[in-house]
Amino acid sequence: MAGWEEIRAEVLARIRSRAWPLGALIPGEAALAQEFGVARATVNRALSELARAGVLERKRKAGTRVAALPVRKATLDIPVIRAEVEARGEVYGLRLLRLEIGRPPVPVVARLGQDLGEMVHVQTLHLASGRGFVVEDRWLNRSVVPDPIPDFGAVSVNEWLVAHVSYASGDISFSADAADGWEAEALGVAAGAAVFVTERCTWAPEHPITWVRLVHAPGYRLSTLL
Amino acid sequence: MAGWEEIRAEVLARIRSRAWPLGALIPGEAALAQEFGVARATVNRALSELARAGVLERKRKAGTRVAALPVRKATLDIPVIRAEVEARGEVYGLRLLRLEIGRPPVPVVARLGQDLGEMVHVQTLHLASGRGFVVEDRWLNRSVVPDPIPDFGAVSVNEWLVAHVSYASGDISFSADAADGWEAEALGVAAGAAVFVTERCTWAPEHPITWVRLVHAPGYRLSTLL
DNA sequence: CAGGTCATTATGTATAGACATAATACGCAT
DNA sequence: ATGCGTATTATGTCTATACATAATGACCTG
Repeated sequence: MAGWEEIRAEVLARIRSRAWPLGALIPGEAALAQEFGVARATVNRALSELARAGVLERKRKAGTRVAALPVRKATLDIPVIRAEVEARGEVYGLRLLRLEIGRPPVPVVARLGQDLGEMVHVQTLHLASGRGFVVEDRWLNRSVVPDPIPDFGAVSVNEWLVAHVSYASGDISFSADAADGWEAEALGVAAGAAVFVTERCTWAPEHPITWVRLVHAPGYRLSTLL
Repeated sequence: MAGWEEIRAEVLARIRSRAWPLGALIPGEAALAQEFGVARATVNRALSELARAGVLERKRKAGTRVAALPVRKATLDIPVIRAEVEARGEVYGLRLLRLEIGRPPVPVVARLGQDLGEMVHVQTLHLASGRGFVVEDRWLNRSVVPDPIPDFGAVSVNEWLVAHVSYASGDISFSADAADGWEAEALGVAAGAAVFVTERCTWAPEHPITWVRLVHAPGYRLSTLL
């Protein structure tokens, strides 16, 4: 018994076998280190990983206990759309549907957290082998877009942002919605069809950068291993 | 400059400011350790975290480079439904709609990866303050269910499984779908309404345990910070 | 030139020891 | 008994050192 992965496996086995029941306090790092014949740092690494995965709960002084209600944590990969299309062996295409300057609707302002006045509004359609794959509806902070607006029909806004704008943080959410008129038309599906929607909001340290709503074609699945 | 979180912040700042451009090779751990005046292990910790987040790509001998196409990794919490309802300050309720033994339909067998013959089929409705919150459609391996079948109207199958069955792995996927007849009825929405669907499959080391489809009431959002 | 072998190198992991930090629990004083 | 300060304790992190491992590239051989 040596590596932290082996320690992790052993600890997990004890939890699964109920040797250490749900909610129970497990031995301290020092005790486990001695039992397994490794350094405390190795045990720490193993237990920390399990805590990150939601299997254990750790608190200083209080000790380590098996999570009572195991909130599983799953990590999702959020790829660039072009990479996603190409990974399916299809040809990526991009079409710019609309580019204008105007005031975003109230819900968008609310999500951004502040009213920036006029913003750049871009609607694009991402294609997989010619078929509609994702409809993108985006509002951009004017101050991050240079004056001759880049050709968003050639490079997607997202890829342009990744390459030219530094940013700090954001949030993302997934939901199901009925495709509204222009979205349905762009994707070539019936209006009202159930579509998978990704909404993302990103901020630079001080000001918002962009809000985007991605409407995926029916049949889209987001999946991962647990 | 001392802690690994400070190192991580500094590295991130250099990436965001393009001091280290996308795809570029960054200095080795030893060099950074010297520059920051910390031990190599501390730099390693910081860079490993960034690699886990998808910002860096690391390979032995090849060195560490800034991810060219930043595949963002988002971690989602998959809570137990009861905890989710209670976290909203609502009262959790559970209703058993159906419990029978039979053969699962072909798509379910396909997802499980093997035909187990007859399985236990359970359909339940999770309520938030009396209103339909999630409809659950589940197939269980008979060998994990004891002979007097537990009262799945009192404890949800998921919570029963967590407490009584050890398991090893699984996968999860999210999609949008139109609510079909009984699902819509149970949730009290129109048939065909767009609903958010979670599908989960779990295996013990050797045999499948369960497949479940959770249909969430309209308006459900899954969200996380990036 | 093709192919395989081996040295080099950057990251990955382990170790012992030390100190930091947070949270509990104990004990004292009111 | 109640409240507050403090000692204790388990986890969190850092250091310095060592060895493991994977991948590269150079070298050597047929």
